[in-house]
Amino acid sequence: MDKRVIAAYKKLLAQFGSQFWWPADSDYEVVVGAILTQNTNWRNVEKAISNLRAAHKLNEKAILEIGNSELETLIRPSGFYKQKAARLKLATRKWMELSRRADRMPIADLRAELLSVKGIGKETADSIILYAFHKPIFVIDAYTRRFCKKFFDVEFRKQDYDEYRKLFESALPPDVALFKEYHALIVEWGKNNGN
DNA sequence: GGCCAGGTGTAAA
DNA sequence: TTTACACATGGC
Repeated sequence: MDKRVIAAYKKLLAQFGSQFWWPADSDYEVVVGAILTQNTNWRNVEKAISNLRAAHKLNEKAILEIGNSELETLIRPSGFYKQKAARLKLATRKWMELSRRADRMPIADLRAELLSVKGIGKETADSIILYAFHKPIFVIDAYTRRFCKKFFDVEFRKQDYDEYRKLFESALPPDVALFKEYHALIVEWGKNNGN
């Protein structure tokens, strides 16, 4: 399996080229996107982020200070806007707290801290760890599960998230740039292919 | 017009 | 432990 995981990466890279993903101007913007994109098309997330930017609210301080109803209005296009407004504030507080000491924390501890926040599940936690904290953990999303089925004929239950994660992490060196690129390529494959 | 998107939390069996 | 359901908008 290890060789197949590596071979698949090379194939995607040859087909699509480097992706330079996640699309965000700052690490904190990754956190915002990670919350807003939950079960939501990225197109809609872009509208919400665009609204936040135009209102000069795309930073930690502004998000914590803004009123709930105003925040809900700004992120409305991303759906589940009431939930997401409340959870975005919770995630922001944890993000600020962890930012001070993340470099000295084991990844497992960082992950546990993120998972303790209501609204941050495994995929969201791992997206933040990889794309905002820049630490090597492999992100599993809907595209990745489809990709495993198609390329490796492997299919776990959705709740067995960590089985998918191990599949990739046991086959690859724990390299941040590699993990970012591989996941980005899988998403690109998914968007072009759909199956 | 219906289906579904880069999930998560909660309640009930 | 597993399953079912709520949460909501906008593009195709």
